[in-house]
Amino acid sequence: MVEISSDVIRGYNDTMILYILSNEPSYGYNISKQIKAISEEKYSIKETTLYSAFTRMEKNGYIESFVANPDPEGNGKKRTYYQITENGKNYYKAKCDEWEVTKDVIQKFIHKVD
Amino acid sequence: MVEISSDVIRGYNDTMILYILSNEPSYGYNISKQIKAISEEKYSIKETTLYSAFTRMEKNGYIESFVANPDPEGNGKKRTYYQITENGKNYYKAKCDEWEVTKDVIQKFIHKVD
DNA sequence: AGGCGTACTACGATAGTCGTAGTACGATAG
DNA sequence: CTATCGTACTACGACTATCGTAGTACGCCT
Repeated sequence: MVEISSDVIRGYNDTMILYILSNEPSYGYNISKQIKAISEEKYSIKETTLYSAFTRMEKNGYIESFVANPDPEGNGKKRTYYQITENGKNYYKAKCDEWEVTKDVIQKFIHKVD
Repeated sequence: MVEISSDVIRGYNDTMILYILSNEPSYGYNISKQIKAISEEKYSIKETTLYSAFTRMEKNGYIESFVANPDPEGNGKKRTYYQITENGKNYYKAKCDEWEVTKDVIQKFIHKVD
């Protein structure tokens, strides 16, 4: 079982979050679980990393937040939801393009052995 | 032309350096030029990043350094050469394995659009 | 003699991640 | 009815890789 170190994924945490928010607005705990699920348990983002990413990305205009109840009747504890902005969508697309290039570059330095 | 941001490559600078040192001992300036060439001009490591990577990796036992003249007759300015250690080779191999996993994980968060 | 390329070193700033800790609400089990 | 577990965060300081800027110094070519 190969562990993924965060220094590697660093630079793509934001992209992962934006990928999830591209489908629908969501909140911290749920995004964290989705990342784990989508990565097939191979990566889990740290809580502090996640929430500080929210702050940063909202400041950069990539996401917007609103506080709401989990269900329309107003039951349950309120959560902070985040949704992607137009800026965020563009940023996400740019990151995807960048990824294709980066992937190929790194690959050239990977030696396939036995 | 997509620019590669260093936060993305971060975590693979060491791997790139070790890849080059797997072939033969080398020194800063040359490694820097090789990285540029191998990446087909798409990535160039900053000098400060490179030299601080040397210090770190030597401390970690991944590389060893020796000072020598560029040619056997003792002409030219002396350079600090680095060579990969056994530890370094193992670390490099582990990084290559990690890469295969990481690549697949990130790929799941990349949406192919128009 | 001057400039370009080579080969570094120094140093402080920045920013993303991490560890640890603590709060607080709601649901469920005993 | 109380304790625990899961949910949903916030605070804060530490760490570290990268970066920007700057400066040194040698050798070679013109």
